[in-house]
Amino acid sequence: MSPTLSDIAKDAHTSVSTVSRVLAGGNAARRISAPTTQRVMDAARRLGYRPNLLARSLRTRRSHTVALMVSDIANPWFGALASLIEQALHRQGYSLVLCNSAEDVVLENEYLQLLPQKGIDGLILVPLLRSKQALDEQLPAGLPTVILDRPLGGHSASVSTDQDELTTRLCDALAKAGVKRVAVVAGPEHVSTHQRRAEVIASRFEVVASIRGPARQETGRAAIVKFAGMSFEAVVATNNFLGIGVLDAMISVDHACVLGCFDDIPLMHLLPVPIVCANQDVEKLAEATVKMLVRQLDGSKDVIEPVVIPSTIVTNGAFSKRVDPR
Amino acid sequence: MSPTLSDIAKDAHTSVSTVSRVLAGGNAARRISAPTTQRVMDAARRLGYRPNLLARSLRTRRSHTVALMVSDIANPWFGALASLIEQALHRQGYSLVLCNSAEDVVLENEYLQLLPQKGIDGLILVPLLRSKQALDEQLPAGLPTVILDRPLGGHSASVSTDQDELTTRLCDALAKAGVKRVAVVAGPEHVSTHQRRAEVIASRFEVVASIRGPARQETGRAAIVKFAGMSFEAVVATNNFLGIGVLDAMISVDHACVLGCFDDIPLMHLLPVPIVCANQDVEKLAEATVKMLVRQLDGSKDVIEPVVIPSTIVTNGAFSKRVDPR
DNA sequence: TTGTATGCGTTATCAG
DNA sequence: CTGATAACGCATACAA
Repeated sequence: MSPTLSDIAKDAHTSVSTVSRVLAGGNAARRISAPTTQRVMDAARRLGYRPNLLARSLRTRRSHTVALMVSDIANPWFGALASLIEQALHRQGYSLVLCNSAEDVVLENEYLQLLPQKGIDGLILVPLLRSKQALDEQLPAGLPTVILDRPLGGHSASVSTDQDELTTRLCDALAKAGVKRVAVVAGPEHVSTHQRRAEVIASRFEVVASIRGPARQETGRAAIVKFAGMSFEAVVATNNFLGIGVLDAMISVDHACVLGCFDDIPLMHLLPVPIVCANQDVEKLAEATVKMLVRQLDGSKDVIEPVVIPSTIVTNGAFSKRVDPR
Repeated sequence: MSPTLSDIAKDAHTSVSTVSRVLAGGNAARRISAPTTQRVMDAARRLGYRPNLLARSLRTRRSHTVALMVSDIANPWFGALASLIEQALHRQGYSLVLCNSAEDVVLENEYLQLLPQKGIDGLILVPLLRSKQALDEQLPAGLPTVILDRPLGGHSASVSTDQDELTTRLCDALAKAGVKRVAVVAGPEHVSTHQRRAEVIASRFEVVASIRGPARQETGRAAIVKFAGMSFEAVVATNNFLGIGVLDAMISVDHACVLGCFDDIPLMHLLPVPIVCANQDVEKLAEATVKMLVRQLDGSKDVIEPVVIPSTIVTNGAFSKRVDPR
């Protein structure tokens, strides 16, 4: 059994309140005499005291903990994002608990209920659900929350990339490579980013084939099977996992076909397939998110404006050669 | 303010304990009359009651929460592992909080202290620290703990791959490809897996160059710069991130040089570089880990034996051609 | 079948 | 400067 304030009080021949004050440090601690302070500190160290944070949070209603729920932690992009957010929060004195909705709406709901009950001070959410109402239903009113990557209409505390601009720039690059007809590999339509990207693409090119499925590699691989024999200049995938799946299955496929993709394909420049990738800026997203959350945690009441982070277009050697064969 | 048992009691004209019993469900709930049960349920629903899990855990000393601390969540391999573990735990009725030590010993220590204070029932740890003593110093005695991936001498609750066998098989494959001299890119020596892998490699080949650094892509890239102009048949990296870094910098380098690596290089078979990869079995690791932890959580007192998971060797087309040029 | 009383480990209020 | 004492929200032994 871990020692408590009361154990220390007994050992140091004083009261629980005094012990609490000493260990709290700060103003309260300064009003305690040097000898008692000494005895308390000694006892605490000797007994190996560790405060019970459950009890403390129950009393103070603060946990100095924020939760980050991502839609798929197996996706390296979210891994990188989580890592950056964790570091930024740590600098601000908060610790992070990470949750994974695993692209599962039921699980997301479950955690959305559970997390506040466990006493978090704030929440960063990459949501699956699509409306502010659905969110408000699950979350206690007043919980500082930042929506990341997939803004929800009406919720102003959000940090994201402009999907239209992002996708438009991707399309521009594809057009420059002579692409007219595309095959689209899209993630679930209830995810706004996938949906919007697919829409913009459809508005720019002739979509001769398409598939929808979970944002996992399998879907990308299935796409290539389904598209076999059809004719198009590019495959466009609405995220990196889908794109990797496409590439993974592409081994026996026309290598002159371009891949359009989002969010970082590893080792892209070594691949023989022409690739153009529209990358969101993970560092900036993480930084802005934490900044926005901490401001709320610090009790600022000024209105919060959505933050939009600029993006980058990256291509590999095979793509450049395709655009300008020299 | 979220409603409490007392609010419901008032609303349903009964006592807090009765409400508690009704809401608890199970045996206690069955001994309450139908009408009161009804009134309580109604009130609870109407007020939107959500139990305060902090208070409950404080009282019951159980949180139904386990923590997983990985050494680097930005590494997709750990992302996959985390995702699988989360799913398995969820099936068992536990929720997961994920922590990231980010290859930082100080941060690891901090979290190791913090987590138990927050009331977790169990811990799964991919440790940075190297000894059972160091671990026992941080953790309260009796906390169910499973060490994952990097066994600690003396701690029997561990799940891992046999690093010697894993590395030996990698070396066998390299030898078959005619490799004699290698350059080694190794992660920190205080991480047992990196260290052991490097040792085994050194015992099998002539190491003509080597570099050590954090297990990040930068280190792999730096290696290629450092090794420029030297002569060897293979570069061996002690994990996937290092390997990816090596590949990333390899663009202008001799493509006949083989890469030996661990834990999954994405899109390996599309790459023009000959690659052999020794893969640990993530699914089995996750499954065995959760099984071992849950057994402890259920209070089983029988002795725990370390679990060792078999591994797989994977090569790409470029490698096969190198072994047997036809 | 139900209510009362107590305690989980802290912090905060109020005396002294 | 310090010590009782009362919460925080919940679960449970003990009565009734």
